[in-house]
Amino acid sequence: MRADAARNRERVLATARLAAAEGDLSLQLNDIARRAGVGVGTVYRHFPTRRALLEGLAEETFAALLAQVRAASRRDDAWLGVADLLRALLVRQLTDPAFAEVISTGPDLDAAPATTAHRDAFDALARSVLQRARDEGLLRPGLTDEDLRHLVCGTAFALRIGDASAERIDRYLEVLLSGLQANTRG
Amino acid sequence: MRADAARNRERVLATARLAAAEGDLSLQLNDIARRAGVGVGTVYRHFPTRRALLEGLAEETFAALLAQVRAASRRDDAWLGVADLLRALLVRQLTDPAFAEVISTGPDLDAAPATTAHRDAFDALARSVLQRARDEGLLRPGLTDEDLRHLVCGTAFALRIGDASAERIDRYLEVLLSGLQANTRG
DNA sequence: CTTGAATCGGATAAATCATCCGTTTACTGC
DNA sequence: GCAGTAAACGGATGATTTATCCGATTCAAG
Repeated sequence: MRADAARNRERVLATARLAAAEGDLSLQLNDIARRAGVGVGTVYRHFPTRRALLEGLAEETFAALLAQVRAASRRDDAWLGVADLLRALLVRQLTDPAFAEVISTGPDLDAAPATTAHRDAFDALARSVLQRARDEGLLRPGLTDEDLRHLVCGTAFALRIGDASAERIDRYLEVLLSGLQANTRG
Repeated sequence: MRADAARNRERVLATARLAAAEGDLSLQLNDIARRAGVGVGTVYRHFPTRRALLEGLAEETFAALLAQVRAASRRDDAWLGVADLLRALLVRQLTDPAFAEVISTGPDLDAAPATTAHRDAFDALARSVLQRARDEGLLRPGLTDEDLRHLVCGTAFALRIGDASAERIDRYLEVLLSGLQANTRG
């Protein structure tokens, strides 16, 4: 990749990240181009769609999440591993709305290779974490790893409705975790 | 309200409902106008924004939900009342995406009076249903009625990610209900 | 330094949004 | 009925947003 191309790509990403941080998730490509001081064509070349730009923004977060989940998968206590996984996936979404939007939709056919790779890596890790909990009879039967991901995305959505506070995050996480647990009562 | 105005309002709503049923939730007002055979101005007069149109679409569903929740509030078993309330709120969202969008956002300042009224009525009913469960010690402490609404919206969101099937709805509802229940284990 | 392939920029065509106002229509009082 | 009036209509149109295309420019390899 040519040096100027790489530089511009970064510039665009930085500008988009700034816009997102300011609460503007519309990510209008013409607008981003103007703000980044590059031509519209340049933005469209690197990121043909709003979605592509979102994936670019989410990449870092995705990588950081993977590291956390790897750690969670190495915990002694299987259930705490699940709890860590869920919390990490939840908090990352609350911290990075672009990531939330990317992870909350089915795998995209023409997603960036990096996104697909991250997704696959995450799925594999999640599967193993859950399988361990399942083997130990801690997880409510019938739940797939997809269910888990969807439910966490739903919880993130629920939290985004009101105002985010650490207490609310904890509360909703407890509800979710408790609901996922195998019910050992009658 | 003049007769022609009422007629046109209905025409627009019917057309929008049709579009929504076809899966097009973008509700472009110019487009709706063309399809409904009325002028753009007419649409904008009745529904100044996409949001206003959404609220118009959601009205019927909202009313139907209220009836269901009223029934739920009269159940003998307090916990089953909660279960009915949650299921009704969830299924209505899955059935009517416009309603889902309306209920999933904070009360709008310039919402249609009908929407505000429905919202208030729902909130009051939900509060009473929950209070009863709370009084009987069935509900996890610390949960507000807002939390409940948000969590159900989140569950609807989770279900919309994948493909809807009755089994999945039941599964996610069970997870949620179980998580909301007071935890009587250690 | 030359060459040519990759990249750039931004003019502009296409699509979408929302207003405004001259014309038409429904209701009211007679 | 009919006239008068206020309300509603329609759609032309200006403003905004989206996305493409291609002549000009820049990079890097030899």
